[in-house]
Amino acid sequence: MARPKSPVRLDWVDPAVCSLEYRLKIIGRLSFFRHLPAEAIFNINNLFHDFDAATGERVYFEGDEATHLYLVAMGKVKLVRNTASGRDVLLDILHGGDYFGSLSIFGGRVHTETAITQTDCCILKISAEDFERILLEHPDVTRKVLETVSRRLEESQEVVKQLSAYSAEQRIASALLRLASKLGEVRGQGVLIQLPFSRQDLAAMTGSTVETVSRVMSRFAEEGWVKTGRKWVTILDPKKLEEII
Amino acid sequence: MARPKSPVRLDWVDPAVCSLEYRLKIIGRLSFFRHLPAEAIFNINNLFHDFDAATGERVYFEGDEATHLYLVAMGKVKLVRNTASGRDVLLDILHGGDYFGSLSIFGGRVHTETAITQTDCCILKISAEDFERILLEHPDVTRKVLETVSRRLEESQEVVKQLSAYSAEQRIASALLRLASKLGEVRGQGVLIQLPFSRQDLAAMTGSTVETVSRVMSRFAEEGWVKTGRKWVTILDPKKLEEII
DNA sequence: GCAGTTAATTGACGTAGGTCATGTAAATTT
DNA sequence: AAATTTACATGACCTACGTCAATTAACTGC
Repeated sequence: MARPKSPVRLDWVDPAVCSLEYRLKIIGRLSFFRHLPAEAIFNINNLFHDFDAATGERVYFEGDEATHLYLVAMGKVKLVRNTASGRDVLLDILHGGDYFGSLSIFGGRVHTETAITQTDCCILKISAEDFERILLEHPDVTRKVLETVSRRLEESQEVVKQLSAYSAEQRIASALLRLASKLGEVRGQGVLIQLPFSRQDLAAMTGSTVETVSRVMSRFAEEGWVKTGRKWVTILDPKKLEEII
Repeated sequence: MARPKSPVRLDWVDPAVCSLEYRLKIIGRLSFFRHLPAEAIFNINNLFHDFDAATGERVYFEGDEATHLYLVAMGKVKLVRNTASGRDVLLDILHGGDYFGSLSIFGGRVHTETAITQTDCCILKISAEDFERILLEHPDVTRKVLETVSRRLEESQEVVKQLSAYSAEQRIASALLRLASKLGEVRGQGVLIQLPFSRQDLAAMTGSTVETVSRVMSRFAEEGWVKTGRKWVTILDPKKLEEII
């Protein structure tokens, strides 16, 4: 069976995008700060530093001291936990506007996951102290952060439930739908997921293996529910995937 | 093999324990409020209502509108997610001083889990509006809540990792250690877990089945690492359990 | 376009752990 | 103390999925 040619067209990451205006836009769109006046956002912006990171770079490692909070300005970042057996677990995939690394600031003192860029990225960072200062100055920001963390807890608990009680097929279908709604792009008849993301990534998200994912995806493709290739998936029939869950 | 007689002695829950002094003590010890002056705690206390719940009662169901935040004053409460297949997933076990039901207040509008009493309980509750008011009045409380939720997220992600990458035996060992450090009582040579909690509960915590848990526990007992009975476990050799993880 | 690399597929096989069924001991009720 | 209920244990299967290995197709750089 001929595999279709890749429809992947990754957005170009130009370092210039981390210009002042772009930064203000990204920061101002963050749910944390959205409600603040332009002036406050301008001041907050000054506390952030930006840097570029090539695909596959690690922003920090599990166990590193948690000194900063990070913000994805452009590109995708994945959060991974390593296991002794070498089998990594993919906890989350983040994109423009998402923050990471903070969890540890609120509580623990070290990062409990490794952050790896999934594409070339432009990332903003702010020191824990500066972020603390923002929280003190703007109590409603704390509240927004709380809402975000709560949502992530909900999501994590949903994953726990799925890992506990669902078959590999169901978990994979569910992960595809989750990714599609979060990071998918509408393309003609379907929704394209082009993070890029491999069978390996999907396996690490669903607690299974490359081979199992591959087999399940082949079945889904045979049924006409998805169309897949190297590091991309298009979901054609989300209803059918929903059904098997 | 003769199973040992139960060493379980559950604390008696007398409705009278929810007296003013006891309530103040519980509320004042909560990490959320610990730092507040006595007067503030007194005022906060007035916003709480208490009620008793017998073993096995459901405080709320998954899907119910989230109108209150709850506080365990006395007893144990478990948080459960139901699955279509009837296989329940145990997310957490709470005891005196823990809160629950709040997650939904900060974000969602419905409870995403069912809360079931594991013993006879005395529970405090506060309406979402009143709790909001406390958060507005005491910004540092929001901060404390954030820390607590962050910690729970960490824990949940750890469970995700374990479900993804560990064997049933490792997950069970890990769950035992977690429970022992959180809810265990030192008894002579070992740490007793007497929530009460059954093989069924342990299976629901570790994404396995009663039979598997039973087999694994038998092995642990054979090795002399634990001593078990009906709804209780004593951990004799935590180091060995740690080792197999 | 061609060569080399890497992702994905597919098959063959093994096994951890689920399912079902039966027995036993502990707790509860009378 | 006897009867009933319920939790736990254990054996006999069976299957979903992991592991290992070989092949194929897509992408990358020249």
